Parts: sequence; C-alpha cells; structure tokens
Amino acid sequence: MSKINLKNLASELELSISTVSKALRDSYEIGHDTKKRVLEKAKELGYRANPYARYMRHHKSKTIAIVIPEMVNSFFLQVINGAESIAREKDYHLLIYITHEDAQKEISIINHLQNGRVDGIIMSLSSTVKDYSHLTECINNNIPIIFFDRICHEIETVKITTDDFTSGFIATEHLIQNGCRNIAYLSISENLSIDNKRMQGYIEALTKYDIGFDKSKIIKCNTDDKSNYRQIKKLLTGPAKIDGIFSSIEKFALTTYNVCRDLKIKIPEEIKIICFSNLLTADFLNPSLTTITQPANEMGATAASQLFKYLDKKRMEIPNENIIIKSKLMARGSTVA
Amino acid sequence: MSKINLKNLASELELSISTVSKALRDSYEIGHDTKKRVLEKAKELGYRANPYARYMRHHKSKTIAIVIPEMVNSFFLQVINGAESIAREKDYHLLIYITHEDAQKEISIINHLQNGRVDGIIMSLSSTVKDYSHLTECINNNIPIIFFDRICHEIETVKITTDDFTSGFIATEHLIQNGCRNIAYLSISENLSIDNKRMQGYIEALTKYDIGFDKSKIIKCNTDDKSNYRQIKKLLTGPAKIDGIFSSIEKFALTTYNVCRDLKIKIPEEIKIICFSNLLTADFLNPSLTTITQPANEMGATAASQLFKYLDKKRMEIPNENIIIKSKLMARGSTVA
DNA sequence: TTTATTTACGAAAACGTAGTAGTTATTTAA
DNA sequence: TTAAATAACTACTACGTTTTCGTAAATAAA
Repeated sequence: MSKINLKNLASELELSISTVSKALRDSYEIGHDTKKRVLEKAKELGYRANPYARYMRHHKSKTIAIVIPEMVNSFFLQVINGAESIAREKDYHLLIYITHEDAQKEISIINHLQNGRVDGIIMSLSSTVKDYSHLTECINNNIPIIFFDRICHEIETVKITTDDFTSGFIATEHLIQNGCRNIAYLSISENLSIDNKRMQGYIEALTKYDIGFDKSKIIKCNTDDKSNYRQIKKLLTGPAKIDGIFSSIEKFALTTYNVCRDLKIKIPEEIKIICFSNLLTADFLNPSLTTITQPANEMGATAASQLFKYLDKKRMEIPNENIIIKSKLMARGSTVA
Repeated sequence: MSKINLKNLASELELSISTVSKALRDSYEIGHDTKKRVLEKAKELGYRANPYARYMRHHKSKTIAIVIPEMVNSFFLQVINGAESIAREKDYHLLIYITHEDAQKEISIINHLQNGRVDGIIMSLSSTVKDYSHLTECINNNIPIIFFDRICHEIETVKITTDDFTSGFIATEHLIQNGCRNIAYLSISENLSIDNKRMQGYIEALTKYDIGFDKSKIIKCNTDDKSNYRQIKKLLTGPAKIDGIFSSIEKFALTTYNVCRDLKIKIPEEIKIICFSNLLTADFLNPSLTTITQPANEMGATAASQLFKYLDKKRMEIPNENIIIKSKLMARGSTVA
C-alpha cells in the first residue's frame, strides 16, 4: 500500500471512513475499543492526514510566508530564525521568499500568495517599492501582512520595528561625542521609513550639537555594490573632510571599510564608523565595528507570534499597532580609540 | 465576493465550471470568444486557482523543503539563497526548517513532511543524528531527499558536497607550508561524513609531510559554545604547543579567535588558523581569516535543480550520485604573515 | 411493555479543481 | 436527404478530509 489514507485505513479495519476519521480525532461518538483499534492500526501503517485535503475543509493552510529583501544579511537571517522557532512551536509551516530588493519580484511574490497558499505573511519591504497596492490588495483578500523592520506606514496592521529614530540619534550622538563633526549618513533608500527615521535621528543629533546639516552628506546608496563603493570613495576623497560615517545598514559599512583600506584611511583615527548591524563577527573585525544591534531574533519571533494571535481568531481584524523593540549601541573599535 | 473561485467565476459569466476551467487552461474544446471573455473576467475579479484544490487532483504540492541544522551560518544562508532562486524560477515554493543540530527535532520535522506537504526535500544532516531510519522511511514514502554538504552515505540518492578530503588536505598542507608542525583539528561531529573526510585530508597531509598524527590534537567540539571555548583554551595552554588550527566549520574558528584574544596569543605569529567558511567578512577580520570557501550558493542551486529534475519525471527513480563542487582556498592574514 | 434516550456507528455531502464522458447544434460527407 | 463528423459546451466524478445527518441497537424511563 503506497499511499495510506483514511480509505485504506478504514477498509483495513473494516470500518467506515467516518468512524476512522472520528476515532483519530478522539470524537465522543466513537467507542473506546474502536478508538484504540484505529489508533493502533494508524500507527502501524504510518497514517498521516494529508494537509491539503484538510485545507479543503477548513481553509487553513497552517502555513505562513516570510518575505525578505535579501538573504545575505545577518539581520534577516536572525529574524528567520526567530520566526521559524515560533512557527514550529505553533505547528505552522514557514515559506521563504526573497525579493532581492526588486519591486517587481516583491509584487509577483505577493500576488502568488493570494490564492490561499498561506494564512498570513510577515515581511520587510523591498527598498525599491514605491507603490503599495499589491500589499493592500493582499490584505483586502484576507491575507494579513505583518511588517517588521522595513514597515509600511500607509497600511493599517501590526508593525514591528526597533526605535529607529532614537537609535539614529544615539548613533550620531555617539560619533559626535567621540569627536566627529563632519558626519555622513549612508542611506539605504528614501522609500523606506526606517531610513527616514534613522536619518531624522541623525539630523536631530546634529541639531542638538549645533552641527549644520548638509544635504550633500546624505549618500543615497543602492543595491549595486560597485556604485556604492564609488560614491563612498568620492565622499571620502572629496572636500567635505568626513570624519564620521553613520550607515543605515551593515553592507554599506563594510563597503566603507573597503574604501578606507584602499585609500589607507585609518579607522577610527581618521574616520569613525557606526552602523545598524547584527553581524556576529562585528567584534572580530579590524577594527571591531561599533553597531546599533537590533533584537533581530526577537523581532522575527514577535512578528510570527503577532500573526498567529490573529490567525487563531475567527474574524480577523488586525489593529494598527506599532510594536517597538529597542536596539542596543555596542561601542567598539571603529568609533572608540 | 470575498473568495473568488471557479464557481463564482462561472456563475458570473453564466457558464459552467468546466467551461471556465477549460478556458483558463486554454483547452481546444472552448471557443475563441468564450476564452477571451473568461480570461478577461478572471483578470477583472482577480481569480487565482487554489493550490490546495489543485493538489487534490494532481498530488503535486509544488513545494519543497529545505532542512538545515542551523540558521546563523554563512554557508547555510547562501545555500538557501541558491535554492530559493531555483525554486522561484521553477515556480516551486520553499519551506524552511531548522533542526538546531538536534536529532529529535530533525526526526520530528522529517516525519511531519511525509504527508504530502512537500514533493521533495533538500537537506543537510544534523550533527547529532546517528540513525537514519527517519530518512529512509521518508524516501520509501516516495518523498525524495537530496543531501548537500552533510550528506548521508548510507542512503542512495543524489548528494552534493564539496571536495572535503582534498580541501582538508590542502588546508592542512597550507598550514604546514606556512611553518606549522603542531596542527590541531577542530571536529564538528564524528557522525558526519564531511567531518571524517576533512579529517582524513588533514591526516593525509600530516603523513605526506612526515608529521606524526596525534589523536589528542583532534578536538571534538559540539553545539555548546562555552564548552568549545574551554576545550580550545585547554588545547592552546596545554603541552602540545599547537601552532596551527584547522577548523571544520567557521564557528569554532571564531571561538579560537576569542580564545587567542583572551590568552593574548598572536595570530598568525604564534598560531595560524584556517577553516571552512563562507563568511563575507572573512577579509575584514582581525586578522583576516584564511578560509576554505565552499560554493554555497551553487550547492543550494544544484541541490534544488537536481531535485526538480526528478520531480518532473513520472516515476521517481533517484540514482545514487555524488556531485562534487570544488572549494577554494582563500589565503589571508590568519595563516600568512 | 411501551416510549424515550443514549451509544456507536455509517452514508453522504462539501471544499475547489480538472478531466472524462456526455450532449446539443452545426457543418461536412455520403 | 441522411449519416457522420466536428465544434462548443455541460454534468458529473474524484482527490482525502471532516462533519452533518441518519439509523440501528442497546439502555433507561414511563
């Protein structure tokens, strides 16, 4: 017997399909002895209820998706880790999709998830997304989306972020307190609210310390590493005499390390660097990298938990809620001598 | 109309369900005008075929699982990246499961995947797994498993690895050629064939250069970081005068960096370190880390491609095949002055 | 003893899709 | 003019579960 299903089981036990089904679900309608017999046979034959047939009855896929912009990023992998733990705990399954920071891919992925394949989505926006109609459509189709980190303010739902404004402020203040006066901000994308908030924090700190905000010190990086390298190189060789860099994400900080090495600029003596990052090797870098470390694992776990909270309910009515989990400044060698 | 399905569509168009279904699949039985009308209405109402109902007809879930021992590891995340790309390309969906190096979790996960939820699995063994019955059972249940990196020799299937023996040999030879004579090997688990092969390569290199093999220089690490730290500390403060470390995985190398820092042992002057790793920051570490870099992305993509190759076929008959993709030695500061 | 209730089971329908087997109406061949 | 072929559509079934409804037998209440 290749595929063992209720029908096979029933005929093997000389019972009806309904009886077997009920016995397996421990229904009060079935006698004790019969239940025992069914359970034993099911175990013997290795019966496992087919999840897709089950879906047909309840319209619950017991599956959620996590949609992230990129894989090679210590933040996202920790988020996945957190989300996967909660999913397994709740007996849910986790599908993974990577947008590669491509709006088209994100749209395509979200569209493909609106056919009942998943009960809900946790995601972080791609940096190139400007229009949110694919997301609102998805939610209107009763597939809830919970955002983490790169959230979408325009959509009413649960959003999990860190305290980006405050962290941006603290990061910049840290540079200032360590002697920087010409601080550049490496921006990931003006489309993203986290970027704006981190930058607002940066500007606020500059203001507090009476340092003029100079728009030319906002470097708009993108997904092209080489172009970022050139931009940063230009910045550091330019007239601005940059002595501090606050990077919105870790990738740009590493590119900055690269540029500094090539230009023989000494960190932290000539320039200090701080960035948002969850790199486990931050402490071992040369010099060790000062980071704003986000509670990535917790954010992933929270996103998943929040989603399940609403999936369990009959009528899904996801409130607009901002859950903020604080980041930590980890001062290291790239900012402190 | 909340959920739009074939039935709704049909009644909206005043056609039968079969006609609509056939029109959508571009059947020759349906007239040109009708097809057009159906397509337009389907688009207008945003019809999307339910994947689970589809499964009921074809018994194809269009879903595969990737099962990995841990998330926070640059190798596995690149593998996922590669696998996800191929999956999307083929219009498949990728479920992710993390065993956390726990045999019980691995067994539980594999058991849960034998109910038709996935068409196939790509996986890397957990280090604590000694018995393979859950895997053979899974394959007997017609769910093919393709292994990558931490493969299972005892099971006949496609296995994707790097040239572990040769790489182990080259790594050790590299240490020897840079002056090491007392080389320790940090073993991940004697259960894993990659560990044995890497170690065999290590032993072979020692033999070639007439360096006696000393069993006490094989350090059996595990999943407990603190215990590993203690073991390595003991090794480096012991009488063996270790001047070279070959670590089977990157985590132990980083622990060694930690130990060296705490003991003020200079890398590479007093001790040289090489390890299998895909760390993107290897170049920025202090000192930069010499690695055997595996083609992780390619391994993930190959694993997925191979799986799809057999899933497409009617009768799945997966041959026993070893696909070996070569690693590269990246000599850096931890072994070269 | 008769009627009501409980116990333990089975028949059948439904979920959404896709394919098989009809069924008209129209066109072509004999 | 009739038979055969084709075009364009529909009815119905199956996939594996779960659940509603039904029913017979056993037990309890009247």
